[in-house]
Amino acid sequence: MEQVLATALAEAIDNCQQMGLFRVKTPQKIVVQPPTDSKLKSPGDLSTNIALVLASQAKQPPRQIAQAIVDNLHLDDGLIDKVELAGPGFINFYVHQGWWYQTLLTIEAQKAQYGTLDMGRGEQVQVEFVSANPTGPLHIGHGRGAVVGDVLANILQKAGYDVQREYYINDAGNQMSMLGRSTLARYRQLLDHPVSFPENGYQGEYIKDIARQLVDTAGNSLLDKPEAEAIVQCTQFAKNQILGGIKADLKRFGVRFDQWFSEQSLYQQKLVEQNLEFLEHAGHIEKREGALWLKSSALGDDKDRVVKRSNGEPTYLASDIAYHQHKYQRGFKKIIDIWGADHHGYVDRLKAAVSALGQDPQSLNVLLVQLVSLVREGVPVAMSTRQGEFITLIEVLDEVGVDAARFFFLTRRCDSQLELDLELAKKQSAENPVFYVQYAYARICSVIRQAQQDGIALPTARDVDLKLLKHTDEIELIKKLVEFPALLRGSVLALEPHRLTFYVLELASRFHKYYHRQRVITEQEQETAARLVLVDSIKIVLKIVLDLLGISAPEQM
RNA sequence: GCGCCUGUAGCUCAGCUGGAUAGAGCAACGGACUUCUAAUCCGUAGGUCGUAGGUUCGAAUCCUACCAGGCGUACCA
Repeated sequence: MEQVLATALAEAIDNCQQMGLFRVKTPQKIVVQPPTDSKLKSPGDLSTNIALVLASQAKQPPRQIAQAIVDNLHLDDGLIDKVELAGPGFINFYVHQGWWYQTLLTIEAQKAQYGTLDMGRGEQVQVEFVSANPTGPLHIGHGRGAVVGDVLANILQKAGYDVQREYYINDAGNQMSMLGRSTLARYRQLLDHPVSFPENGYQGEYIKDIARQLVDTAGNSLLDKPEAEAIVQCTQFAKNQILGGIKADLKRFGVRFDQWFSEQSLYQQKLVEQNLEFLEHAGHIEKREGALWLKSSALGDDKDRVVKRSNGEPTYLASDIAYHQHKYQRGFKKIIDIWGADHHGYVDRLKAAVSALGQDPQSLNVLLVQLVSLVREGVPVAMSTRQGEFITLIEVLDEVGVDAARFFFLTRRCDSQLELDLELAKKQSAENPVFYVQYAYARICSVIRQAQQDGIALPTARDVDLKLLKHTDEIELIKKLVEFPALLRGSVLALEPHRLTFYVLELASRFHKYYHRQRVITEQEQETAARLVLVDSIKIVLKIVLDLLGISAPEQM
């Protein structure tokens, strides 16, 4: 419909030019869209601002141009009921009601496939997210990243991309050895052979739990081993325990990965070394002060960055270079990394590295998810894994449930900080917006059940007279359903999964409104049939969105 | 110091690829269950869109400066 109108408008503008009404360059594109302010008392169904856009070029008042365009506009019969000018020069089109009804047929035919797009054309996309170091359990901030990544992957898939979900395990480097040393210290304490706890070690209680398990499986056998060997064994043991816990937590949270990619494997395959050599040959690396530096300042970064320290150890950036090259070599055309916002200083250097590797930095999308700050009973809770003071994801899931937690994390944009008061979240659990949406779904199921009890089978759209859906509430609901594919498209383009939660809230709200004003099952058979078709379409779309969000759709509440 | 994010109703936030009278939820107040689920709905009230300039026919949206909060700014990850 938008396309039809845009074409007709373009012809009308040509006509005006030929008649000498105004002179402009033929516009590249003509935007026809639903009016942005839906609260208008008498909204046009579609609207264009083209006259306003052309006004300055034509040096004429926008309303005059709009009038000229409308006068020369030729549309097929039956599409548009009325065309009118509004405000400073908008042209509003009142779409013939019958057109909206088509959507109900479409939804019924496509069912769960409604809204599926072909934007990606099967292009391979990778979403890498969570990627928390296996040095401690997932906390609430990781939970937010997990949901954002998971839902983003879902919508990319629905938009026609071939999506892979990946978790990068930082199982190399200093942090891991610190984990091993912390575990060994706790282990020795348990066996009455205490040593001083490593400086900057991991002090969380969970390390003690791991040490206890290590005692259970290995007894006191580590006491006699050389320290280096004992540390390696502790590191392995602790890493496996923690990673197992992370995997279990994510599974419970409904977050699934296709691949768990180990940083260590990059070293084992000598990929880190090879990529550094490649960059050196390409002239992107230089030796200074005993260290190797990536000349990233030439590629958009603030300064050059060390990739290999003067003691010969590669930095985190070195393995990340190898990792990202590996991603490209696996065939991904678009790479999305989801990081905590505290890593934002890292974006420019990674993009610089990607350019140095000969890849297009535009293909790397880094999404920064602002951290979740926690408040418990009004007192801010610091979230430092080192200090061991943090609220784990699992604790929050125990308190508010998976559905509510997932929904909550998507109730604001990624780049907006999220303050979560745990006491408040608990209190709100009974009135959490997620229940509002689920309730709408359950209500529809209930209506359909009731109809079946009354001996009314769910009708098919083409067998009913859809024109009976003539109330404003009904048309508004259909328009909301029509909007879904465009909404999905916008979410994908902007990489903004939160738009789905806002959409589904609006859809649920319109349904609840309708439910109160009109009965679905009435005395009139034809009307009931038409309304059941409408309500079933809403049910289908609610389910599609809830599935994308990873939230359950209960048939009864 | 420099960089990134944020600042919209009492509170929590949408709206930000420029468009019409800036929206929603919560809280407040007043209403609605002989009716398909009241976890719902209807109504009232609530605003210098952080401040000041600029661009534009038009700015919450774009640009500049400033203010406030958060986060970065390692041969840590």
